[in-house]
Amino acid sequence: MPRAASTQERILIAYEDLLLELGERGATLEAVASRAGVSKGGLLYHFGSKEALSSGLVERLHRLTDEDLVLMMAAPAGPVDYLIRTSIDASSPLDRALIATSRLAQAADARAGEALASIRSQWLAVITEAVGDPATARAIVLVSDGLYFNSAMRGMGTPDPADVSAEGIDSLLTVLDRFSTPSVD
Amino acid sequence: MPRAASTQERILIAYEDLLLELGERGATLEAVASRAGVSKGGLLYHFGSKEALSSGLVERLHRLTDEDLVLMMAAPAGPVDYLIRTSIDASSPLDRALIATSRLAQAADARAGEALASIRSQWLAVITEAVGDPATARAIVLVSDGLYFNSAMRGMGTPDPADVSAEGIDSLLTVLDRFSTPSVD
DNA sequence: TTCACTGTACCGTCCAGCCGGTACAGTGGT
DNA sequence: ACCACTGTACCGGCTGGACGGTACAGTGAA
Repeated sequence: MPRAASTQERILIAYEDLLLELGERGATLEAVASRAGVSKGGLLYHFGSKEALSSGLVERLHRLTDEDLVLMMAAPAGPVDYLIRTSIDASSPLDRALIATSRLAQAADARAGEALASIRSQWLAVITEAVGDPATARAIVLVSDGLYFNSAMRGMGTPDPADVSAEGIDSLLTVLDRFSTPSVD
Repeated sequence: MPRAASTQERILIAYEDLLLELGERGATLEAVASRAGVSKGGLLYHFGSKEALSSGLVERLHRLTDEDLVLMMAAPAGPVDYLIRTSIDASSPLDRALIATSRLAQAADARAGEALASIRSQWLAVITEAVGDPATARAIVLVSDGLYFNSAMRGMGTPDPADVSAEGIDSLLTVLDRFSTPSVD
């Protein structure tokens, strides 16, 4: 049973760090342990194998997603605004866990891929309810996917692909508003 | 040994196959050589190192992209329709090379990341010219990114995340058409 | 024979997982 | 108070295997 923020938490955050910075290949047990300030033996005491470590990350992602869904459904500016803005951020614990898990999914980790698919379908359900039209909702979630994809690229050896400045977000939300309100023809 | 395609081509295609199926980790020199029907020594004769192999993939991607941009700008239904439809396909040589390269980018390969960013900016330029409004163009390219992201997930240990059936594409294009092409007949 | 190319044996490195050990905070019997 | 014992947390060296890369001995065609 995971208690409050402790060694387990530090290890998982270190794992995320290395997945984001170096990819799945660079997130070795020794590197994760070193980043978390423990020895490899200490890491393996808490997570008995690398698979257990990735399972821990996926569980953490599910937990953070459940918390986030509550916030999203209660967002003052609506779920669409909330989803798009948090898709751009990429610095919150959820976003970090999400991108880290997508790295695992790219490395053929079935559990990670299923987790991402599950989260995506939960988002799609909320957005569909918010905007009414399923096709529009899918387009919005696809934009969110695209933003995450670009966030995942940034911070590696890549010049930032999409302009996501403050006014960029607003203009994007304006466009999406046109998506969901077909009053203009 | 039949010589239908050149050995280099066969090796690059085998490399793509393994990147798509197993991720960067699974695309070892021996596995690529075996899939291409040559020995490891044979592979290293053509590509002197693993870095040379990934460089070859990136060059192939640039070549396929240049060819595709010509088709996209000359597409009868317009660049937006062409981009979205080809983003869903994921079975053309370009799409395969694109997703394979994104796997390398996830593994902190700087060259791969730069290539993807470059391709994205080329697409953005064409779409911007086609629809006029930069913000709208960015939203469309983000949808394309999202579709590629979902294509990249499919075919691994993942239930397909986005419904991309034939009528799904049409309804998505209808949503995008709501503002992107003011003069439709 | 030469050349373009193939196949295999091998080397150094890196990594996941294992294992024996350390430190220390209880705890319970005497 | 003392000691024997237990469970938790953590350490670091080791090993077996896989991988990238090298060396070299073929082989078939021109």
